[in-house]
Amino acid sequence: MKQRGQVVVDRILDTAERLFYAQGYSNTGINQVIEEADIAKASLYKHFETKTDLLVAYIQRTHERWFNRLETAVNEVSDPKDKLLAVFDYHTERQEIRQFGGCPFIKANDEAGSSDPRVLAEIQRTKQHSKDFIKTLVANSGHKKLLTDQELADTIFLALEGAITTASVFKRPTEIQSAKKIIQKLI
Amino acid sequence: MKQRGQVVVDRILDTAERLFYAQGYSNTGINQVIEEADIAKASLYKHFETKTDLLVAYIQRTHERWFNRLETAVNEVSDPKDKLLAVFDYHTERQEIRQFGGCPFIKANDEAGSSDPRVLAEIQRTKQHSKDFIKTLVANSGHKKLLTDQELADTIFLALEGAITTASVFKRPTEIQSAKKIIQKLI
DNA sequence: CATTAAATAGACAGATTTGTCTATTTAATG
DNA sequence: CATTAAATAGACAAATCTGTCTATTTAATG
Repeated sequence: MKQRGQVVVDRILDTAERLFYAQGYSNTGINQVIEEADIAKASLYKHFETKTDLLVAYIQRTHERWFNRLETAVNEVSDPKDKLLAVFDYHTERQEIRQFGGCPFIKANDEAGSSDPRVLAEIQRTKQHSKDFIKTLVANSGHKKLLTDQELADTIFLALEGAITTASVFKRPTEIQSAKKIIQKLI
Repeated sequence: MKQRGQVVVDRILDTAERLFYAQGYSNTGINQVIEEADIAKASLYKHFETKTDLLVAYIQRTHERWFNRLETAVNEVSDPKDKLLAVFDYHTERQEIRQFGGCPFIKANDEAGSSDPRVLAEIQRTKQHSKDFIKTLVANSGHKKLLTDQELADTIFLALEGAITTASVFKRPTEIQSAKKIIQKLI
């Protein structure tokens, strides 16, 4: 009965991750989650007190997995400038796989960021982590100092955020690759 | 009874605009709209066939008003490079007023962009309009051609999108002003 | 004044929402 | 084998959701 030997909590989170991202948090009911996860309702509420708790857990888990994949992708590149460019390629690939649904954390912020302080705090953590990661890559990049380290890191982070968002509006990878080419000229 | 002599449809749209932005589209019920607009339910459904139609009208109206204000703000500046910078100041002000709720069209996209093709098409129009506007400003700016016109326009658009989004996560104007300073160095 | 159109209040349908609770069965562990 | 913990199915509550409909009143116009 259990899929791939997964325990209940993993099946809940897998299903929540898929549905929250594809349909949105508000548009996904608990009943759909338990049905598609093939678990009992009481099991869900034993692991998560409220739907909001499930949302927080979803954000944490998605963030961890997202960051691990990103780190792996960047580590496969040796040149420190190319590491920066690899960030854009990684996000292009991911957005193509996820059919340009945009950033899951921005989506969560737009849907439920103002409804619960724990949700907002968790989303802020994800974005701070992303900013810090980019800043480290910039510091080690040996870029041509057309901009300061901080300015370049800000430019990359903001252009990436804007590109993912815009790609999600037009359902195309164009803007993420445009951003990559621009950063290439600036480093 | 009518507020400021407004006709019913305007009261509906005013209320929808306020509630959809502050609470989100999915979190705002028709019943709350009619109650706070102080109109009858039958009146709403005479003007808008479905809630989705109201969403589409909300996007159109918000876009028109947003663009008119932006155009006015930019026209008050004479120097062509300063016009570009004025775009960032305008958005800083607006986000402060709206308590860093982010871009209403990105919010709508994240909540309902995939649910109805008319909604997505309307959101795409708003972003295309914004891109075109920035590109015209860039073409007339006499910038120093560190980047091509297209690249600079893309940079400004993407950094602005990313900045508004990030400002909405951290509830602060910092990133919008950082973006402004970076663009200042690039033009 | 008479006619027409627009807006009103509010009941109602039918579906869906989150969350609780009971009673039963399965699985793991000493 | 006995005990304990975990998961199950599903009824249920109470609220809310969108949308429809009836019946009445208000407002505008010829």
